[in-house]
Amino acid sequence: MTIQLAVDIVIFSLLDTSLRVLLIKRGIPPFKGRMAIPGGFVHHNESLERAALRELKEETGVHDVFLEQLYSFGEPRRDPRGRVVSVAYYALIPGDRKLKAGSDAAVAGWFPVNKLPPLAFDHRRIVAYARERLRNKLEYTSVGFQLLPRKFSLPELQAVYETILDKDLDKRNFRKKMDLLGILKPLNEWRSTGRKPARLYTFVGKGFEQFKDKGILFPF
Amino acid sequence: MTIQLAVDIVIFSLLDTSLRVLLIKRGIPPFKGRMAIPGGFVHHNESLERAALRELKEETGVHDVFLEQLYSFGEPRRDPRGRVVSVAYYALIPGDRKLKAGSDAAVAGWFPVNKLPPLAFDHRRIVAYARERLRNKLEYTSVGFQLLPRKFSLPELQAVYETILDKDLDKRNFRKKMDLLGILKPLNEWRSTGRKPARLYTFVGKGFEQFKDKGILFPF
DNA sequence: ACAAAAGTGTTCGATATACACCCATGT
DNA sequence: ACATGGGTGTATATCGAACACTTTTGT
Repeated sequence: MTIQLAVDIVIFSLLDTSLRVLLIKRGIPPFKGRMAIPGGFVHHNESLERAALRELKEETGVHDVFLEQLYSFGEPRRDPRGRVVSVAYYALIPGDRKLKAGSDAAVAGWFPVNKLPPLAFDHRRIVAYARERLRNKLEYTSVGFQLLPRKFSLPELQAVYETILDKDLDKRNFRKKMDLLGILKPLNEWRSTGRKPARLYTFVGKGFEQFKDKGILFPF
Repeated sequence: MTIQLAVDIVIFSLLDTSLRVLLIKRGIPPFKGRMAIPGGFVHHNESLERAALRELKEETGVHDVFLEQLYSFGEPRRDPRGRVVSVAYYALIPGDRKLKAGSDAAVAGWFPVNKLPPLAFDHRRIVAYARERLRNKLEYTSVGFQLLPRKFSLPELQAVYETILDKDLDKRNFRKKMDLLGILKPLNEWRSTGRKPARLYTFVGKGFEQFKDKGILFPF
């Protein structure tokens, strides 16, 4: 008869230049056998963010990644078990991070966000909301760098933007913009994966908030 | 021992060209006698938004105003009574709306957001968060119009922007921008409050979402 | 007549956009 | 040698920022 509180996490990563979401397969009713985003109930002495971090770690083994509260979903009938309000978070994991394999037996894998299977509860809506937030934030913050390893090439960075914004960007304009922003430090390292080696950079923005003032960062 | 779920609402209005927040005086512990933003527990069969609307109506008598979910605050010790997670909303009320007087005995009044008294719980933080969100949204959405009556003059509209952004704007650039956006319909009415009468306009934007695509709307 | 607020255009600088060729490497 | 993807500059259009005077009304 009481309201229960859960957290659910949309975990994004970039694999094979496609934006993906980590899904698990539910082993118990309701929606047994359906795919779902990871989540669970909030413990009594745990903040919402800690609960989200706990779930994130349980499913992926990582703990030091971008995590942000998304929205709280509280329609009375969203969970057939009873009244469950879910505080949704989303996380960004660099594509090169090796996750602990089978960290949780329930992990089903990484699904392209454009081709999701049927999901349990209102999880489709939650993922859609997260995707929208990610797209928006990409344009005026530095979230894009959260999906890349510490060292990355400009073509890789551009691919992140193109994938999330779902449109092609002009190479020269992209580089000019990055140059103008002054948030990339060129390294004396080159990645020779493919043909001509690409120079590597690191992100040197001093954080997130700094960018807000500047207005839109990436209005391609 | 269970987690309780509440909604709290930051209700903004614009009075005497100052941005204000509706506060109530708490009649019972904890924080008895302290000021607080309106709020209350979510009923069992009520969505989060409905709970917020209910609180809004109880305190102000209005129900047809802008209301948006803000963030969920869930630190374990934010409420001394026990574990209470609060889903915060914010609402915008046109400055000319007459609220039902003494609608709730607890209503204390409209306080300038820059000069708030000590608040109960973590309400100061919630208000700060709402203020920040309002400032940001003002720049790329049409929230500004939610604080004005249906008919308004351009100087009034500009005052909304100046108040919330807390900086002076150039009259000519402001009008040029509004003109360019094409979201104002001039009326054949003038408001003669003061010296030279000001022409009245209405907002004719077809909604909110429409603007997102256009990117930033008001980067003064 | 004077004070107060409404209304009106132009110039300049910054930034977004469009666009094509050469270079370094692996095969 | 050639195919593949990395790397580079310029010209134009759009938009934001700065800036001063005239008009209308109430007193």
